[in-house]
Amino acid sequence: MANVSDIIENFILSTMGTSEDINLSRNELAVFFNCAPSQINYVLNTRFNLNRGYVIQSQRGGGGFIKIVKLKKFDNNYIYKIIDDLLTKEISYKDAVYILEDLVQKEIVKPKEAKIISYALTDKALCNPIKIEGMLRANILKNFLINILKGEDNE
Amino acid sequence: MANVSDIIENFILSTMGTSEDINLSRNELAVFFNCAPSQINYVLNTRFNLNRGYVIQSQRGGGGFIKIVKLKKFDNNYIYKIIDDLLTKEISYKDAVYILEDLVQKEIVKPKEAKIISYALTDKALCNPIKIEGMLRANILKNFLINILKGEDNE
DNA sequence: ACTATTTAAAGGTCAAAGAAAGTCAAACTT
DNA sequence: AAGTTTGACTTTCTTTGACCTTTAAATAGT
Repeated sequence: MANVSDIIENFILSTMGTSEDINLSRNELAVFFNCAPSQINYVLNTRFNLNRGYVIQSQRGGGGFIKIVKLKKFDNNYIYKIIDDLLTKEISYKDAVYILEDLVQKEIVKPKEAKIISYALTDKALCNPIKIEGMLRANILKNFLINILKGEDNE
Repeated sequence: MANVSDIIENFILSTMGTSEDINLSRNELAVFFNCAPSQINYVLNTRFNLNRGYVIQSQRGGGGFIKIVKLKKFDNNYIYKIIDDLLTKEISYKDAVYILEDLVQKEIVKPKEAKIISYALTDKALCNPIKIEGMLRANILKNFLINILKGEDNE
């Protein structure tokens, strides 16, 4: 947690608290954290993106602002949307986890379920994309067990 | 026993003490022990691997870190046995499910957890004509969501 | 007053530089 | 021969800065 992006992320999160949105000034944030203004964009793009369940609205010019909106309730098609929009191309582990976390937050998936399925998605579980399906499967299961061993799932 | 790798290993062990994990900086360790950074990886790979009951998590870039997690010991190392005996080669879906069922029966894994992880192991989830890991991952997550949609998991 | 133009104040983009950690194979020890 | 040490090269994530676009406010022209 020594990097500035994480610090800015946490600042925004704690400032938001439980509210659904927040208005920020990019320049003020940059001054406050003594960083380049574009670093604020970096934080927004990597931490407050759709995968994590956020949407950014902003306006330029005098009186400009950046608004972070936390997406909430879902309709019945929400899962289909995720499948169509985010899962027809390849996806990184982190983005996959963000999706799961978002699903948890929307109470579509339980925390433990998300954690369990995330085990199957790690780079470790999926290394060796070389032709052998059975090997992959073994790897996934192995990884699952390792995570069980870590004992972080005890309720 | 005077070699640097052993010294580094002991340093890490004593620094960890009884805690379950520890965060390290590869570069700082390398400077401290006046060795090549990659020697830290060597120590991790040979001393803090799965066989010895550890797992490594890390992140690159600014603010990067290496985290060593000590695995909890389950009774009679049953899980380790499964990993070593059954999961170092490829495995069929059916056999994987048998293992899961066995784990459920021994109350190491809950029924629902087994079901969820089994979704990641189906042929459908793992169909793999190309070698794209990310695509595979997306496929697994997609399959998981489809199964959620099927609503068979309602308790 | 009312429109048209200019200005300055936001925020956006992108690529290069920097800061970690990872990999792998050759060289070295024992 | 097996285990250790080293170093060149790679990958990933973050930070920085130069340049671009948008827009509210200020100004000018009628």
